[in-house]
Amino acid sequence: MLSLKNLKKRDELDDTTTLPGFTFYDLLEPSMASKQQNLDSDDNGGGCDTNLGMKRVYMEKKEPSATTNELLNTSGQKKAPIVRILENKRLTAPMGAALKNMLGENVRVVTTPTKTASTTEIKILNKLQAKPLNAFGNAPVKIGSTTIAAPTTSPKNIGVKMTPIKTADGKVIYLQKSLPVTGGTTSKVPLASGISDRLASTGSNIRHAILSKGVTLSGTCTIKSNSPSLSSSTARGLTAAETAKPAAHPSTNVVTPSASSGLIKGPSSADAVSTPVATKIQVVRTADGKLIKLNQGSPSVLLNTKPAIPTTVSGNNSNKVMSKPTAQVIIKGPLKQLPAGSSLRPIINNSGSSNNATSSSSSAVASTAITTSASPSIPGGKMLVQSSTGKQIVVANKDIIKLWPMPNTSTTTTTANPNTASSGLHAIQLPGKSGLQYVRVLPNNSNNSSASNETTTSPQKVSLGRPRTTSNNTSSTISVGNTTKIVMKTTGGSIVPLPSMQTLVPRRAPGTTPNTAYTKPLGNNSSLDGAHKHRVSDVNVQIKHLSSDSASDAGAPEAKKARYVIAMPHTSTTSASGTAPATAPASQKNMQKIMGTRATQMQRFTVQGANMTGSNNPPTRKIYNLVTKSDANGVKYMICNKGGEGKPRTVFNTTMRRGYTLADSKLRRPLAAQQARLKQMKQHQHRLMLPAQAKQRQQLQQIQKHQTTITKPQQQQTLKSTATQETKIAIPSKPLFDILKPPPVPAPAAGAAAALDALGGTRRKHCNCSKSQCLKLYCDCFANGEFCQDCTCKDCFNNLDYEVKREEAIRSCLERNPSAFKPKITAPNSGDIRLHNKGCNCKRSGCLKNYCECYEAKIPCSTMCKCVGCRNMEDRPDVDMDSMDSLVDTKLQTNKVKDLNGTYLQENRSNVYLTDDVIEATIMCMISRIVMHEKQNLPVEDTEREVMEELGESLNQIITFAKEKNDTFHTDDPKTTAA
DNA sequence: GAGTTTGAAACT
DNA sequence: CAGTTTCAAACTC
Repeated sequence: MLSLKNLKKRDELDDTTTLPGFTFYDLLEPSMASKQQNLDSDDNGGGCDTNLGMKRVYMEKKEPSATTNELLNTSGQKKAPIVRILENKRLTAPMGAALKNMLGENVRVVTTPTKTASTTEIKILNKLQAKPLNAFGNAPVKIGSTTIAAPTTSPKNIGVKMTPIKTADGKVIYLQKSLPVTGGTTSKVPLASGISDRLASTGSNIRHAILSKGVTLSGTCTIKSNSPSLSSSTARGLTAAETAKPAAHPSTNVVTPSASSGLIKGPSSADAVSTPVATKIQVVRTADGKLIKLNQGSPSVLLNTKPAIPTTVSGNNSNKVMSKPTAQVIIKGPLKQLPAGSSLRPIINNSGSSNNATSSSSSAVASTAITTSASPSIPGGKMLVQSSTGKQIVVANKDIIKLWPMPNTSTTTTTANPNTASSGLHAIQLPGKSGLQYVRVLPNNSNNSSASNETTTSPQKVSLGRPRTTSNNTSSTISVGNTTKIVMKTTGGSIVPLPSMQTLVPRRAPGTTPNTAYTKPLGNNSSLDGAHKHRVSDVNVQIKHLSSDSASDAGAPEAKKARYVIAMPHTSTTSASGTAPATAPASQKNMQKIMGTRATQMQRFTVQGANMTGSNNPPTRKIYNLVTKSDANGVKYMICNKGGEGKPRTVFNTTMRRGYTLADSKLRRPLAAQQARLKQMKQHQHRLMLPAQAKQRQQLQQIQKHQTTITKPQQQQTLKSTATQETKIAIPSKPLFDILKPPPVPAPAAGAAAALDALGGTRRKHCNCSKSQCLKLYCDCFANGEFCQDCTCKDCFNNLDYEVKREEAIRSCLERNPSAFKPKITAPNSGDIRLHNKGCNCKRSGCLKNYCECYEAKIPCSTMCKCVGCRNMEDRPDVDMDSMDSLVDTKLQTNKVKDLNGTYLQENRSNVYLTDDVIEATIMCMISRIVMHEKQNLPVEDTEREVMEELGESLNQIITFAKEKNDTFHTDDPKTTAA
């Protein structure tokens, strides 16, 4: 089901969208596939031969509220060597003329000049106020040159009522209800099952007429009526899908190839009881008594399906929505020669893809349309298609099956976008090959670019909220049983349920293999082995991709991934290694939400830069996508997405102890933390230096030994160090970002509690709960809304296996404290200093150890705290002012001082100067330097130097400004300055 | 790694 | 709401 949605989504994409390598059954969930097979077999039992030279005309009454019907002719995918093309098929000229005559002047019937005209299948979904054939009385119905006689008995099958149809060439054929052909019975067919009988018995409920041309009327069809007596689909052996197709309107009529045709309509299964039921026409007996098996699988043209109206098929748990075909010929308009009540509208809507006629009143147009659809170099009757692997092959038109519309499993799938519905996703079946190949018909001008564009993906979105209609073959929201859990497909192909507290529904990152995208629905009891342990961070990583603009990146899919993320405000530090892809679950999750909720501003820098590695590789074009997002607190994040190789790399803060979620990373760090950060940045630079480069560094330092803070040599060494580790990434911004990102925290004393993420040095806590079952807030994982993963906990229930218990625990926690899962540390307003919402309650630690949540969060204690002997107010031991001595006057450091009553006299005002905007501006200036240098192909050393110079200039300006303001501040009110 | 300390969470 | 207990992380050795 999910795959169906996904494929639909694929088709909504433009023609550059990478095609999935699905087979059709990959698109079906097992039950559905099985159902399909059953239907196929059912049809086959009636002689579903795909190679009978037949034409079929389906007429369907089209009602205003009816949903789109679609023909999914897939019966041949397993056995028929013939590849059929549906949407490109047109009526042959005689039949087209007949149809036109029948349908009216405004009806355009186009015919494709197919060589195998005998296999053309025409489906008319008319808009008649359908009346049963017998409603015509004994008078024959004449459609064009084809006459449909009143129900009668066939000349050679006494007792079996047949509907003779006189064709244009004078032949008379008889329609006979689906017979158990294999049984060879010629006995009278029960009324309820014989079409003629049914026509005679169902009164005015017959909605469809089966037209034919000559003896070629064929096709396994279902004819619906509203006859209550026929509503029991089970009596007919209809599948659940059939029974589920309700007629939202009593006059809904469908004539469709049954089974694999997939023409199923109806919004819900609730109407199944009163739903018009379908009777299959499986054989056609010709005038000479020849019994012709209906050709269910033969190509067909679907006429007059309603555009952009999803056809909902009631499925197991959700409706399957099929949207309109992109290339179907839609005939609307009154059938002139049909009884009153016909409501076909004189519209032809060929919302065609590139290979479809837009509109035509003649068959020649269709022919032209097909011709023009092919590349100029492609022979007529051929199409240039692109496989999922990017290969472009020429396929005969007849070998292409348009797969649009495709059933969609979503219950809320909206109608297809007509503009996007023209994407040429097709299935082809090549002789000698089993299964369908899904390709895209390339437009004329895309045969060269499609391959390169294959990895180009449409802008990804981050959706918020509970399961919604997403059609994506990567990560999607699916239903889990009867509940609506948010489950995402991860890059690793596993299903990851999002913690209940999360509301993010991201989509999968581009470049992932669509073949792995099949995500079967989860039952209530789905254990999801291996899934619950999957990292949410796998999903989180994708979020960064989503935020990056991949439209113009021509590199590998990985190039779309955000390589650098700068999260400006950090409460702690992370990521020691600059080379390994980092994942910081908590922070990334934060970023997910941020990006999903906040508007994005993106700047793109395209740089034809020099080879920064110094290798012989030619300069590569680099694209920097700087995505700036703001969180709820106004703190902005930037993502530098470089076009090029490299793995996603993020810079995030670590997960704080006990519930330091979301807001921790989003909120402004106080001055002390900023100072600490700068100091750590400095320290980090030292750590990045390889020992082998120490000597060179010393030499450089001798040259610039008077530089006391961040110096070029250090940065240069940093850059070189990084370049050594990641030689293929020739971009100077990376070390820059290394510098700018929060440096790693010192190694934890207890390694088990805070391990380094193997993916990128991102610290991720692993709980060690033993008694709480990880379902209480004692557990950091639980408190952070995460599943336990790689933890050393015992009897852990914080996973999908115990989702029920887990959610109960969540509810319990929320009952006790509705804010239990809210960030403990927030800032009242954007730019304000962060504060612990509850405050600590320390008594013995002096709030100078990590026992203290305030201290751990690197924020000073506030009036909210009830701590005793608090020392977490100034002179923070973790703050080394070396790097900040000249940055901020010490008087501007944390000025939190309690008076005798414990009231704080003054808040920290440092953030007035070193705001996130200032930091961001500084970074942007540095980046701009990089960009400019790359444009000029300047040496990386120069770039590094200038970047650091830019940083220095910025810092000087900040310092100068801060000093000036500080002086003014003290002058104005010295009393407010605490010691 | 074991034991201790600590403070938040949970409980009464 | 306060006191107590439970719990797991932080910390020490």
